[in-house]
Amino acid sequence: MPTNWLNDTEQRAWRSFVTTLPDLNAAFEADLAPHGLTMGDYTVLVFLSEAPDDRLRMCDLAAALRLSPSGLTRRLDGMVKAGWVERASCNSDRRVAYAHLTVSGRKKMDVAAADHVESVRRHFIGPLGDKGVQQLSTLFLAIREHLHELQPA
Amino acid sequence: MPTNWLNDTEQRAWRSFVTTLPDLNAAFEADLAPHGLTMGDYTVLVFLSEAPDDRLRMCDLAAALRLSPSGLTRRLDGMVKAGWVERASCNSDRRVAYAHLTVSGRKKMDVAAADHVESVRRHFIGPLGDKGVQQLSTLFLAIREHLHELQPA
DNA sequence: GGTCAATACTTGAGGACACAACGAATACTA
DNA sequence: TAGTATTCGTTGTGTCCTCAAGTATTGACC
Repeated sequence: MPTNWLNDTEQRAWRSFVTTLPDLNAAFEADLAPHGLTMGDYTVLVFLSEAPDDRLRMCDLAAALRLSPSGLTRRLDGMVKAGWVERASCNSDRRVAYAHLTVSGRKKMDVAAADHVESVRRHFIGPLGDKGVQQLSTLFLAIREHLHELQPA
Repeated sequence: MPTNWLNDTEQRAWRSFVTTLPDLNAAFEADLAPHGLTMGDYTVLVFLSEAPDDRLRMCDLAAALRLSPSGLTRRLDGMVKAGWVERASCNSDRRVAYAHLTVSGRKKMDVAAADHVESVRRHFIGPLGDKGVQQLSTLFLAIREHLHELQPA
């Protein structure tokens, strides 16, 4: 047993964290599934809808999604086939391809977003309470800041 | 825009949560990779090492890991090949197969655990601080309790 | 301007997972 | 105790992801 093992309090925090995450994630997936969307697809729609002109370069989108370039290529294949996204070429740099949100994709997201927000409120915001929401925000910003110090990518 | 959309504080909490998780997870995977282990493999070792007689029924282990039966079968295939786990049959019920931690697997885990605990301390416990650890523990227990109310599985 | 490196995306190959279907063993019930 | 339902684990199939390699375009340097 190393000298710097987690103490009881730390152990409890860590375990509650790692054991809750998979179930929480499953709950969000389940609530989105009736729309024919995964969290991955939904996140693509969100990023595109918030981007200028409803479009992003593939490489920027891949980075935002923490997805490899090839992974994004294939995820977009499916979303293009579904009609939610279209590929567009760039005039100033013919290497880049834009992922562009279609009208159909926008509608899909709007409908799904209503349910998703309700889902987030039910599984996440609600149990935390107002004070908890504030605390959790602070805590995760601290974790993220630490991560980005090491890896300024 | 639905009437019950997230307000700024809620939005900030939710975003800090979902954007931090993938990077945090990647950090743990990266710290474990030099040992030739994924978080998935490591978690198997932890569960087995804490179980009576260093073994668990496949179905119980699969449930604990939130893994499908077939998913566990194939993950164990790799770990058996690596020599960390062995399959054992059950005398009282010949349907069940036990996953049993080998001596080699125990050693593997002990070595990796030292690094992993350090990793958890660095990326998670450290940035949270003592008060944050306490808070986060409470918050995630609340989330988990809510999830288990709906789905008492 | 020509060469060489860097960037953007796609394709091929392989790994990890889920679902469905299966065979084997056990439990329930009449 | 015979018949049926349930449980346990594995295997077949398909999906989604990664890494490595390939093509195309651009930028950097001489």
